[in-house]
Amino acid sequence: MQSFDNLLNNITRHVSLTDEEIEKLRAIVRETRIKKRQFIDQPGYTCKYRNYVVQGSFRSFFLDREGKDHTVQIALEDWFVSDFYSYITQTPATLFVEALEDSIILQMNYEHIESLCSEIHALSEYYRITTERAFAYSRKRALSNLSKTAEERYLELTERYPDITNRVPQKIIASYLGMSPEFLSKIRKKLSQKS
Amino acid sequence: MQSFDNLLNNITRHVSLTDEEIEKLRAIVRETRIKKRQFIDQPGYTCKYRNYVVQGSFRSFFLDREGKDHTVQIALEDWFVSDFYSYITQTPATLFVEALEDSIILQMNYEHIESLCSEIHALSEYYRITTERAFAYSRKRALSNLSKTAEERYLELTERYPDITNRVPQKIIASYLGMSPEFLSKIRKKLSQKS
DNA sequence: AGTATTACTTAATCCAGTTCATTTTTGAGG
DNA sequence: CCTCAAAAATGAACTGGATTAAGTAATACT
Repeated sequence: MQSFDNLLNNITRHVSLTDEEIEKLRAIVRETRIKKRQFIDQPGYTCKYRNYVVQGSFRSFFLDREGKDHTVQIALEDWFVSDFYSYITQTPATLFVEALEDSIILQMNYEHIESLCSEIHALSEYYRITTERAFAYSRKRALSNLSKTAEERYLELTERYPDITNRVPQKIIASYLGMSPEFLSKIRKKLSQKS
Repeated sequence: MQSFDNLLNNITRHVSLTDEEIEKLRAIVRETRIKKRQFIDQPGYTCKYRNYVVQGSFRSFFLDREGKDHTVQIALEDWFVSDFYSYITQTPATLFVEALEDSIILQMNYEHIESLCSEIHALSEYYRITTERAFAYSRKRALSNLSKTAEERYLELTERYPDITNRVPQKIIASYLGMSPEFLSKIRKKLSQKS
């Protein structure tokens, strides 16, 4: 399983594992192929896996009381994606996680990870450190969005991840940025006239 | 230092520490008294400590480009408070952290914590687990706010933390809930007429 | 106690972004 | 290559909440 090396690279950017620890980790990782539009999590079912994206792309989203669709996360290669609340609390999910393209992921079961974390100090450190950072960045992004207009949020996204604009439908980007598709369309028009 | 027990209780709700580990932890904890309106973090200065609130209350906030004040967190007893991004990345803060009342906190230095985490497996697990949960809850709250009106957000806060309404000025609550103080005042009037 | 400052209220006006209705474009499947 | 559904664009009418500008009530400081 060559794709395991992608995950391992990610981990060893933060901590060192012995050969024995690597084999223990490899033993709990499962590679899965997911078709475009397929769900890997959905409301009502507890999210059992941490999912690492090897190839392809996903989004997580939920439907609010009025049935409106809110995209929470867009995940490309080398990202993790899941209904994190459901995974951490091991309670039924409220989010959908959907493949936007044909994709390959690595799945690691909750109990397996918890038990490896309590066994392998370095792995516990890996998750501690990466979660702390993810949390810190997520807060930072939320804050910087507070004082931004819809147009500024769109520009920031396209500058940071130019790829996304081509790979992900516009209405999903609008839903991710917290605006209506109509309004995003208006913004794009205005920007294209300017340049 | 009796207040150390409060922190220790918090920790042992999640993991077990040996007596030796407890003493190592105690050695890096410092109790500090903070006066109302005093800042414990401010923009430009790197946030060196994780701060545990023993008594009193704090808020973290930032000023946006137009000088408008956004409250990020309100922390009462048994919570941690800091500019988390600054702490985790050890770069200069962008947030203020301010005491809302005369308070007592326990401070733990970044390097001390990092070195204890790499030494003590249980402590690494404590921070891994609590950060994962804090992150999961924070996402959940952000999502549930997406589909709520200003009035619903206010009601949710006052029902969950009735204490806050008495201890924290209204304009800070408005800033925390992401609305203008004028609008919060309107909401409160409307609610008081209803009942 | 007196005064200055800050917090809260009220009401009028304004605006960024939504909603709804229609038209045009795109692209996936047969 | 065609068809048919979904995505994107366009425009008009609307709205939740902001802003501004005033007045009133609390608090803090001397």
